[in-house]
Amino acid sequence: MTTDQTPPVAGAKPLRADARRNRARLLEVAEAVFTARGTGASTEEIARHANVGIATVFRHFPTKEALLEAVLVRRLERLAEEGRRLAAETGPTDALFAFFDLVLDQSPVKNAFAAALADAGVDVRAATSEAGRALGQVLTALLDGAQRAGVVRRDLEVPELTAILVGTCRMLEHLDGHPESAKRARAVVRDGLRACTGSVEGPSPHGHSCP
Amino acid sequence: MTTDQTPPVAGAKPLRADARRNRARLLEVAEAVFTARGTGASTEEIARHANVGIATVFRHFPTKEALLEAVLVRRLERLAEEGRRLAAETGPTDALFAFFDLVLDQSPVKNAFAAALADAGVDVRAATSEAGRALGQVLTALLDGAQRAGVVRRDLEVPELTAILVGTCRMLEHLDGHPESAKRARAVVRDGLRACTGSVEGPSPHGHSCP
Amino acid sequence: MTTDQTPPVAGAKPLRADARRNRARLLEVAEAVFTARGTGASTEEIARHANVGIATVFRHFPTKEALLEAVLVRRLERLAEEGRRLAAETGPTDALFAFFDLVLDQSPVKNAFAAALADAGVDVRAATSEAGRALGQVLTALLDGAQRAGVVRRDLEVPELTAILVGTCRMLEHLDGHPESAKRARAVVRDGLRACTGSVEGPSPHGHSCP
Amino acid sequence: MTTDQTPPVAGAKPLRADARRNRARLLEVAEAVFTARGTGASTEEIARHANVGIATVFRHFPTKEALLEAVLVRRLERLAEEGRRLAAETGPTDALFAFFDLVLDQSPVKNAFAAALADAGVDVRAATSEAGRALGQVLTALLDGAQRAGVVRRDLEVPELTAILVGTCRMLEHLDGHPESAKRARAVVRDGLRACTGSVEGPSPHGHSCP
DNA sequence: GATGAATGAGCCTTCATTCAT
DNA sequence: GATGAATGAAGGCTCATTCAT
Repeated sequence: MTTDQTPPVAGAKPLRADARRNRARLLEVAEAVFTARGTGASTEEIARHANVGIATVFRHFPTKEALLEAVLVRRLERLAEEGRRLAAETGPTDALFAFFDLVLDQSPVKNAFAAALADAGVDVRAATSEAGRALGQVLTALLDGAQRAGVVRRDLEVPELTAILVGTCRMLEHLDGHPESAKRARAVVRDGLRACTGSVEGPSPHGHSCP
Repeated sequence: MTTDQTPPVAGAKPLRADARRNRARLLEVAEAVFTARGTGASTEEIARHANVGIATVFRHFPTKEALLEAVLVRRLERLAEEGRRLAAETGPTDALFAFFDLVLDQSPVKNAFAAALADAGVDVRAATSEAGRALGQVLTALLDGAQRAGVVRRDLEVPELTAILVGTCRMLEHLDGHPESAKRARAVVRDGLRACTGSVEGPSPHGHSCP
Repeated sequence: MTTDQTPPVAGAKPLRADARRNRARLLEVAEAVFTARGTGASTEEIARHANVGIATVFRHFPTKEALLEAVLVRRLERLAEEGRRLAAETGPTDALFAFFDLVLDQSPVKNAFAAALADAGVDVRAATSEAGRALGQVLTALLDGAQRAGVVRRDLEVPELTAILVGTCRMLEHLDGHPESAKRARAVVRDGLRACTGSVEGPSPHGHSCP
Repeated sequence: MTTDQTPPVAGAKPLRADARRNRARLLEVAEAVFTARGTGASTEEIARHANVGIATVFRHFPTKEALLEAVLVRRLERLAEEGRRLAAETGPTDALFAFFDLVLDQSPVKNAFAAALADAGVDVRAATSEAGRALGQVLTALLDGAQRAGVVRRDLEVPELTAILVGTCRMLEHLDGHPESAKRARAVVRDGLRACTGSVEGPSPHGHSCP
């Protein structure tokens, strides 16, 4: 699985060695800075942390938004990759939950991931949605496996699975520093995902919908 | 439901009629603008939408942050009030779920509520935390009733309840325009909240934790 | 000697009792505030300290500049008055020096007086220069007396006397908190003023010019 | 007289040619504008006079206060340098008085110098006080030489010397356009500085204190 | 006549982006 | 291809002054 960041556009000149290094370092640093300081962090700060002139940032990413997008894409790609790995290394019974835990435990990225996806939703660039599509395929596989194994309710589909993941990130972000509460909150989501039929019908909340 | 905008500070002189009108309008507009455009929206934009000079905004709220806080407090107060009403008008079996639905259905506020609580967590002003405390009491009552009625798992406490609400807002925000997925996602959370014992122990996701 | 602040313009309506009180209080407060905080102090701050609405300030003084000018005029008038008193109560040998000391010792006003005169120089309003003229007459009398008494060099005239006073204020302001240095600096000026002939000729600083 | 604008900080990279030009021009213009319009002059005005965008000002001086300080430091440094030159080129009998005349004759700087020292007193930044210290050493040398030569009263020390210089600037500023008065006023100060013993004792202004 | 809310011009500062070196 | 200086459009906030109560 190559971590090649060169955009796979045909005809794109291969970058010079230092240029490729700079681009990689920039993405690394940008992710760290945006995660730590929020999307509002200045491009200059990123350039400084990367030991690079400001103009170099703009040579690689013509716009701040483009940089944000590239960071997001990289995240999605990484997640997809880890998802694939889990699907391969773990049985279908556990893989989906393992993936959830993996995402939710990425403490520094928690917030960032949520924010990233949210922004992605707003700003659907082609590239982004391509990376999103790849992640979607992975999630499809994981979900399908779990449902076949009977550990996840059958009425679930991928869109809401993503949303649940995002929402749970937010939820845990909100419980930072309260591990007991976080543990219980995660249990709520986990149990909600488990195999049971429907309950989707009607707002009537009486009685348990998992038979 | 009083729409009384007078701040409940004891020694504060009652505002002049026009001033009170402006203050109210500003809060209204600010909530709308911040909700639509995010926290980064400019104070000038708010002033313009409120048909008011920029200085008027700063007369009422000495700082942009203060304005944000006031908007947030108003939201929390409104929610607390609606929670109280539900607790009074609805049986304990339904009240908590009704409150959830009520919050989650407030389409324009969805995003805003989440952001608000998040910001509140960061910026715990006295006023904010007071309003938050009031809401907390309401949630305590609702949760307690639901647990006594046996419709919500007994191991839940208020902190995670709030977080779950916030996270679910985010989740639905992410599913805007996909009503079917949203319905299913809500079902997941609802079922996760239902009465069952524990499941908090260990990461073992095999088998259902609701006996 | 009345401290009547009513402008002596013929045909001016006599102010209502409270209005006169407000005007007086405003001048008092304005002098204090401008002295303490500098000319940049806001009119609102002055209004607040005077327990008066902001509009009241502008009713009495149509402009911030007008208020500054009024404060300055009051200062000049007060100084002229004290100068007259000294001329009457003290012998010509001491009166001028006593006046100097009196001015220089007005600790809180030191700075203010200098600044005031400077601003006055820039902004020569009719009123200001009238008050300045009155003070000039007093100085003329004091200087004349001292020269006749032979305690001040004969080549001095009023313009430079004023300037020396202003400059000495500044000088002492700069030595605030260093009483020993201030004492010596005042001695320098005092000795420079004493009776001696000329020294005005040429820049040749060799030898003492006081024979 | 080096007009080297490079800050003498060790590890600071040498500025690019155009940057150095702009920095120098900015200092020049800022001194002129602040002198003419007072410290309240807007940074935009300075930028405009320097044919530079506003952001360029803030690139070179991160704060308006920093710009003011830089202007002040430059002044102090220039004065110290000229003082040193005078001490070297002129005999001790004349050097101090020559320095006084030099400062007092710098027409455009007159006011500025006073204001600068005053502000320096208020805002003792490290850099400022360093430049002030350098100037202090020069004054010490000049004063010492003059006292040894017997042309200045022995009881004078540097602090009051500075203050006298500042005050005299103010004095002359006040006599702008009245050269005859200015000449006489300068004579007063000069004679006050001349060799004589004490007179510091007591407020008794009778009789000449120079024996 | 007093009050204080409203106003808009202006100030300092930041930031994404372009240009000369 | 990299660098960092320059740019100007905002943004938050203040203040003298006007207007409605």
